[in-house]
Amino acid sequence: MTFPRLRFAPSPTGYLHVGGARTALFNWLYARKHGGQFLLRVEDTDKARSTDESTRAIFEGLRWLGLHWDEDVVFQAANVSRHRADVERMLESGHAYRCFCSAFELDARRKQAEAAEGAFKYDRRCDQLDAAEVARRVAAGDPHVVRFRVPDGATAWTDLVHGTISFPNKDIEDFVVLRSDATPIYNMAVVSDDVAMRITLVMRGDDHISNTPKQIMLYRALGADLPEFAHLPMIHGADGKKLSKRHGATAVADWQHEGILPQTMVNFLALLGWSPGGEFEEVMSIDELVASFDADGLRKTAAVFDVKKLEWMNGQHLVRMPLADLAPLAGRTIAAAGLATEQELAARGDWYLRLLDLLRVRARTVDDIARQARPFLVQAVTYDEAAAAKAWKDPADARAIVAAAREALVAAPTWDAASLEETLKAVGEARGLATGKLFGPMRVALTGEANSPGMFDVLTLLGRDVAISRLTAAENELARRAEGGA
RNA sequence: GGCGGUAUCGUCUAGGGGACUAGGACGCGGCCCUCUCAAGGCUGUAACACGGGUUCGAAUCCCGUUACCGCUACCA
Repeated sequence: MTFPRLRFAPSPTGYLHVGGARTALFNWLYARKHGGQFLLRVEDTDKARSTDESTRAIFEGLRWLGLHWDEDVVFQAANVSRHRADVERMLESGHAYRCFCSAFELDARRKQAEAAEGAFKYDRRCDQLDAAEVARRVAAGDPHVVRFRVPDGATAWTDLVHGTISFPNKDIEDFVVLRSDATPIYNMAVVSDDVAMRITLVMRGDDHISNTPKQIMLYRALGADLPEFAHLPMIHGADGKKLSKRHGATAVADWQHEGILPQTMVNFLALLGWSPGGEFEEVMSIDELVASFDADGLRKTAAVFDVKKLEWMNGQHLVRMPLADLAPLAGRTIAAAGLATEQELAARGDWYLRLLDLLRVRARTVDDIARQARPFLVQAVTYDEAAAAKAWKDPADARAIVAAAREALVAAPTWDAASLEETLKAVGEARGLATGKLFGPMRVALTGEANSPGMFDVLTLLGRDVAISRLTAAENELARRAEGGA
């Protein structure tokens, strides 16, 4: 039994995109499921577009998702001497030849051919050059590229997601493998590295399907064993187009900053293009994903990234995760919002955990939690005007209600839910008010918001002193409003 | 243009010749619960791209059309 070796091979030209993250995830899941290795290779041969910043962002994104790689990261640019050596071998074995046609003249021929009949394919004229002539021009330092000599026939493979795919070789021109500056072309570098890394399964986006026959020919020319291939569908935006900046947040870091949990991202991405089959529970932990993952469940069709569903799923994970794990996470966001320091929150111990437990059920992101925590952490509340307009429609009336509640609460024997309930029920009955009519004005007085956890939770969370003083403050505010309005 | 890939509710998907009156989830609507908002429970809405075959029978197999995507570079 040999264990599979897979790799994720991003080019460091931007942040880790959700599409790339999904590709990395499937490679990782497959490797974990089958006890194999998941490797990381940075394809940094395009020096003009590659940046260290982007390399770091990719590492960070993968780490955030928990997609840890085995073995050291491979930087493709460090391997160009091997890429060249492989090209040299193909030159010697006759699988490749030198081409002295200039890019400029090729371009002209291509334009001409396209105007006339449509398709242009390199006509192999340099393959006719005799050895002495080639040697002379090489010695003279004539700029040239190296082209692969595409054989006759067809190239086919059994794709893990698409089944058999076959390309007639006649439709593939003698493609360049080494540029005139002696740097390798993408397909050459990929194959050389995948062979060197002993990759057994190449799993990547289906935009690489057309590259695959070329790469297979290269493996054969190099005398290397073929890996298996699996081509994953793309991820699209809501308009059905390939995901891009226009669609808003497309970098995994963007979602991290919006309060999406890494386990949600993994769960959501896993279900974009893969399904365990049959009826199944969609909210899954990473361990459950690893356990049920298999290539049979890979879909062929492009999927649309549905933010609504992502957010719903995050709400699910928020509620299911251990409170102890959520506490530091939410703490960071709360601290970033300037509501309290992480130390202060930690010092509040169980009170803080109880607050989180009450808020997370009505939140979809960690940021929602921080927003809702505000009234419980700041000194004085600010009244949301929309909430006030509704619950304090008649300021004089609202003031009377708040005052009555305050008076009763001041006299409450103990400050616990049961006792508070009894106290407030009496207030309602005395004034002939349903609890809704009573709690509405109180809620705005206590939290400044139209919505909050249940009244008794709010009161006990706030504590007697804060609650009473907020009610008093609201009475003053309402008195002001009653005057101003009258 | 050539070559390749894909096509089930708005979205993610189940299903792979008869069990399909096409199932689940998100979203949206309704009801229940209820002090608000959520969560939860129940429920409604909504799909086999089109046309030909094959077959007793097609969402499922075959062919074509259409649409979308990718490749067709000395980009990756």
